[in-house]
Amino acid sequence: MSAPEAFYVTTPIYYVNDSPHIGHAYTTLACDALARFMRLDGRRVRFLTGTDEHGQKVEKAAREAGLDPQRFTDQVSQRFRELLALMDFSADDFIRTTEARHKRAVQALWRRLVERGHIYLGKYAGWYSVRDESYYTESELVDGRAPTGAPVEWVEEPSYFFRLSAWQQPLLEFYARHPDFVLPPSRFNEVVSFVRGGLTDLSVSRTTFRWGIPVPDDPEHVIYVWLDALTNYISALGYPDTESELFRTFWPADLHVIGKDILRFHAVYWPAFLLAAGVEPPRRVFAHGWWTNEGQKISKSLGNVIDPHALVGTYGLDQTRYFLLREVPFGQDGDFRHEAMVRRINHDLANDYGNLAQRVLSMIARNCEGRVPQPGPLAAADEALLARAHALLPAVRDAMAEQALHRALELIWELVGEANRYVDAQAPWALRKSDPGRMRTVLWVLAETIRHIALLSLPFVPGAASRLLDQLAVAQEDRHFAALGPAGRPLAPGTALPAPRGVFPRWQEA
RNA sequence: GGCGGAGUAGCUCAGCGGUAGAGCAGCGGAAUCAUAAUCCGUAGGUCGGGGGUUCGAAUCCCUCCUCCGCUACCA
Repeated sequence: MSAPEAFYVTTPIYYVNDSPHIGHAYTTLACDALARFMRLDGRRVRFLTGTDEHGQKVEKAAREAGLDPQRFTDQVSQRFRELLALMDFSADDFIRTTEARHKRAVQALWRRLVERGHIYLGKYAGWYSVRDESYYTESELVDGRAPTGAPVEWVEEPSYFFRLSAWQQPLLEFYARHPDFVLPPSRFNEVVSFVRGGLTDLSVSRTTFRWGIPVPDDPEHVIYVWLDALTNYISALGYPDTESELFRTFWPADLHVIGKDILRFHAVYWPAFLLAAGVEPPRRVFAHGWWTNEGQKISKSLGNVIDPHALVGTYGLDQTRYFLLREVPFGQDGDFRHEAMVRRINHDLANDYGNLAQRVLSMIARNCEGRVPQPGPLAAADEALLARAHALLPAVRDAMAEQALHRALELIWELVGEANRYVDAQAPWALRKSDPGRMRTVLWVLAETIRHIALLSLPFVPGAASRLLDQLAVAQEDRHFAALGPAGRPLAPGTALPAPRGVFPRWQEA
């Protein structure tokens, strides 16, 4: 028996100077659905998320809160942990950049880059904004302020630089060898064209604040944001111990899921750091889009930030998960609209999926003594529906392999539609008197189809799908994809079933 | 300014050389097992404008317009 194929998926680490919002929830949700899918598909999965806790803004916010930075980050990091419970995220590890394991990894990576001659000491000068934690060039300023409107001051400081300029060609060659390194393809084009335009060396240390990881052998400097933050993906695997079982199993990462705003750091800087350190770059970076709220850009000043707690509280967890993953092709921007949410809840979930299960399970409860019916010989229509059900896993697997989460759901719902059409065509309620044997066959075929739908929807709507599997009396140990298909674990006739209960209630406008 | 993407039915989009498609909305009908859910039928849109290639273009080429992303630059 061969070892299960590994799958390592990560969210970005979230900056603690912000409360969890729909963007964080969305990124983590996508990773969660992928991680759940891969686990059910028999792969050995590691799903990492965490928090980014260093930097001047955090230092300042802590001071304002009257706390030392560590206490402060302990508190705010907790809010991101709570998001995991709120949305039933199945992360295997949660990393914080203030942890010892991370500091050790970052300093080791730094030393390695120094040893290999990729880091040198220089001087950094420019217009600096504390608020943005960013330097601007003279030409970027607008009326003496940052493009963001933040005040700036002229700052000169000694700084260590990473020789990014030396990595233009190696990166371009790397991209050429890995045309799927960045998805969606349009983002890949942006990255390649950015690198083609030339790269300048990257400032990787600061002396203007203390809250960070000290530069080894030069404690006046603190390691600057990206070299610190990006390293989390390997520090969580125990870097620099690259010979450990953990590291060897899961690195290189299969997938970094990110928002499109941090694409450059993940698709240019990160592989450059790793190539320079002699570590293999990740296999893929997927940049997803942004949500607007009822057509409006989301911002704190507009006061239209979407709180995940509110979403889950209002619409329900499975409903929220389904909407976010189904409404918008993964990778594109999307618009969050109450009306659209209600349509998805009532049509896709309640009417199509929930009602399919309910009508079938009710008929079984009433006409088959509440037990999985015994099928007779299968007719062509039965074989056709079952064939569709059996073909679903490979199709969904292909969609998931390219992070087409919306497409995966679409495929599942195509089977839901087939099953509803089959119910109408076979009209088991009419067979009840005319041909009870045939009715039992039809209901068994439907129950078996619903089992496939429930198992395959488990990564997306885990709560409802589990409840549906309960109603089909599917044992816990049979809740994985190897149980699908004719060679899997079809429903055994005679198995007693619990009383059916709706899994997706309709939305009632208050 | 450069690079890339997009402009197709009311809305969201697929199609990417061979007589215009899906979902949603709308309209008409059937059914009644079910969460008043389901199923069937119904889309007459110059495929952004113009020009070209081709037996034939939404689909290739040129050009113009509009929108979006990335990037650069300017006194």
